[in-house]
Amino acid sequence: MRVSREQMVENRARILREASRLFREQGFAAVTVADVMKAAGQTHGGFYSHFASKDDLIAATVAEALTGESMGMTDLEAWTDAYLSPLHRDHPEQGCPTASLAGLMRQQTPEARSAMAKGLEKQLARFAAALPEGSDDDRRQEAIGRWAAMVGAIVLSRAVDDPALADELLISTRGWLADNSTSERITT
Amino acid sequence: MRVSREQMVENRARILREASRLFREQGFAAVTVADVMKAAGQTHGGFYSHFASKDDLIAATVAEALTGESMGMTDLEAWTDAYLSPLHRDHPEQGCPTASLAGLMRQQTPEARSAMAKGLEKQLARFAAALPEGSDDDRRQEAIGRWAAMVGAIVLSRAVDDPALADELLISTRGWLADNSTSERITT
DNA sequence: TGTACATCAGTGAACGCGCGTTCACTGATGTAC
DNA sequence: TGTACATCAGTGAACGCGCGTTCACTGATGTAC
Repeated sequence: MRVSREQMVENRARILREASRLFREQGFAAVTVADVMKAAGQTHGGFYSHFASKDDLIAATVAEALTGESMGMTDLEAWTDAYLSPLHRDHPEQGCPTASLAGLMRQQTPEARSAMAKGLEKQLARFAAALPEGSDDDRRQEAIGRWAAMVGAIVLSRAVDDPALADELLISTRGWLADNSTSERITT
Repeated sequence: MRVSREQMVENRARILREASRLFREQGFAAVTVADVMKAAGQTHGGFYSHFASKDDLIAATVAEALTGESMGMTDLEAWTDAYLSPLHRDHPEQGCPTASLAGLMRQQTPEARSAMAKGLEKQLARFAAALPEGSDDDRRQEAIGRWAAMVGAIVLSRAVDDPALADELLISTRGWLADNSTSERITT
């Protein structure tokens, strides 16, 4: 039966929220439209009142997940450590969408890839702004290098089935980033 | 019809080779058993003479692709630059299996994930051995940090639909790694 | 404000397609003598 | 070395299942008067 306009807006938001959670947890291919709708408390047929296709949902999810992404970055070191924590690694469904979805973007639609580019650009701008020292170009380069290392470390840590290696990847990347931080290079 | 034992060994190798190429290009989900067999010049039914299932093929492919991985690492800087090149980014089917497959491993079987761990361990050992300076622990940490950044940069560069951003990710990561290389830190 | 009707979000069965896997069959290979 | 037979890698049709998507229907919402 028909629902109120505000209820519909809320339902759409819920579909997006559950899709974001499920996609981060299992990837795009393993999650079905019915899975998403069930998690959102609806039946699968109603999906097409909100989205044109599964690909459309994927693009919308990437856009929303990546522009909404905003862990506080006031304390850079604490933020880096939280990012490279076992807790974050073990809970992709609540974690950084870039880390869980970037590796799946190659086969996605231009719309979804474009949303990923926008989200990444935003994230890099925020990261660069949070860096303490250097020219704009220097900070931009450092933000890119550090972000690549952080995302790469989480991806690798999640890819392996060896707990010791998975932990070591996080700890060592953390240590290496700390050793190569601007302030570290200045104080030493 | 039956084929000779050596022909069968060759056929199996060809299946693995084509699977490795296709998986790196399109990911595990998008490649069908029939696709692999067709690329290997056979019909799909024969697949099960060589592998127990698609998952079995995936595990075997990861094991082979990652242990055979061996770009020359004699000149570390040249190797890093080649890795972080647009050519490598644009040809995942011929490129580093870690970069194309790591992001897909989370939903794979324990066998495949274990093969990924073995391959990664091997790669890190080789990387650490190729580093010029520092204690074993220091080199191990540096190998992990640098490898995470390299893999992360390729993954991100492939994930976006914006050529300028994709290029910048590679160039900046290269620049940042160069600025933070052991020799650089010593000479400055 | 109240009433009559059109709209349309959500339901759940059904459709069509593609995929992984199975199976009866073929005929060259490998082996026993 | 040659012959007879068992083996089994490869073929291609078929099966079963799950998925994305469609559709006739429902009934509450929104609107026109």
